[in-house]
Amino acid sequence: MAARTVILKEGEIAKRIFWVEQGAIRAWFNNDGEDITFQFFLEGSMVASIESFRKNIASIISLETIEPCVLWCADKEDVERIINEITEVPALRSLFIDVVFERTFDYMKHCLSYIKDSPQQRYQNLLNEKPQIVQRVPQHYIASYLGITKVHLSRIKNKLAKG
Amino acid sequence: MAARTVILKEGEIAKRIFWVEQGAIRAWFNNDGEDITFQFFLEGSMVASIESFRKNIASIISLETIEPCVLWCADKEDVERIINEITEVPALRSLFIDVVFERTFDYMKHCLSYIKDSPQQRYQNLLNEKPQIVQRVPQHYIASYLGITKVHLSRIKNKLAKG
DNA sequence: CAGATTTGATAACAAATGTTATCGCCAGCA
DNA sequence: TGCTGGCGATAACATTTGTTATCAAATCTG
Repeated sequence: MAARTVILKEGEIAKRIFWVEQGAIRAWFNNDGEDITFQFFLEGSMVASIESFRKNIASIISLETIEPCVLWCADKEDVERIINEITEVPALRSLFIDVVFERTFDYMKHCLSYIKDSPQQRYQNLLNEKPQIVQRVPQHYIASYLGITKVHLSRIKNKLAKG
Repeated sequence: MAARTVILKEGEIAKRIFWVEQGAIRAWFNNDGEDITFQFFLEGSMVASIESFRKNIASIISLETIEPCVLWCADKEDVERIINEITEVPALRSLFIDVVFERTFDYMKHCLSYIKDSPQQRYQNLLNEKPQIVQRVPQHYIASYLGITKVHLSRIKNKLAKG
């Protein structure tokens, strides 16, 4: 699958959920004409507009490949069936709940970082925690992911290189 | 329970989960000596350091009453038992998953708001969506919740009052 | 009641961040 | 090969936001 391929458009209802075997994907949305990147997914990630998929509502984000990708995909029935099978077994059910909670904690920490960290700190966090993303993703996507402009990100990099 | 009562201290392991019958609570943490408010809970909310409660790890937040409060509380065994009972029934299990997902979506939207909205817009969102909080919570808590200083929040209010 | 604490407004100045524009580099492609 | 579009750096200037300090009103407390 080529780079810059859209696999889910904002406004559509997500019918499929993906697994990234190879490549990189970004989730983004249109904010008054401005392209805002919200999340990145590299190899080994599960990708979906979960809210749209789960609740059958229009997706607020688009999904688009950044690099050429190899993806696995599953449709709604597959996923529901798997969830039902897993949660039938008490031990796996507990594990499943843990996984879902973990995703919640991730978002929570992400929020926290916006409240307490400066853009420069957020960039450094990203460098430390997900260096792959910084290396492989074009800088203007990273800037909007951090909530700043590409100009400002460029300044931050310059400052870090000097200091 | 009097105002300014701490019901969970940062660093402790959460043993209990609360239900707000009456009053207001804030979740906050210490960031290099700076008191940062992360969340508010009014009547009808469930309150806990969920991560600490679920994983038996030190809580990264403190919980403190803002107003005099009436709280119900449940301990770990109660909650585990209830979860197990609920998830035993497939229909309720699905409902339970929905509830957990819903919390995740909330955090997701909260993150989004930090990326795309200006502090002024976030304040206006809060005014529209949770006017109770703006009315009842001291302004400097709201400022740190919005990720800005109390001085800046005061300026925003002034600007909105004029414009 | 009197004093202390909390809360909120405001001013003056400093620092961070956004806006707009320009330039150069480089990969893809006709 | 030369052209084109995407990407990144940088400068000049505008705007937003933070810092520090001061004052006033409200609230709590003994």
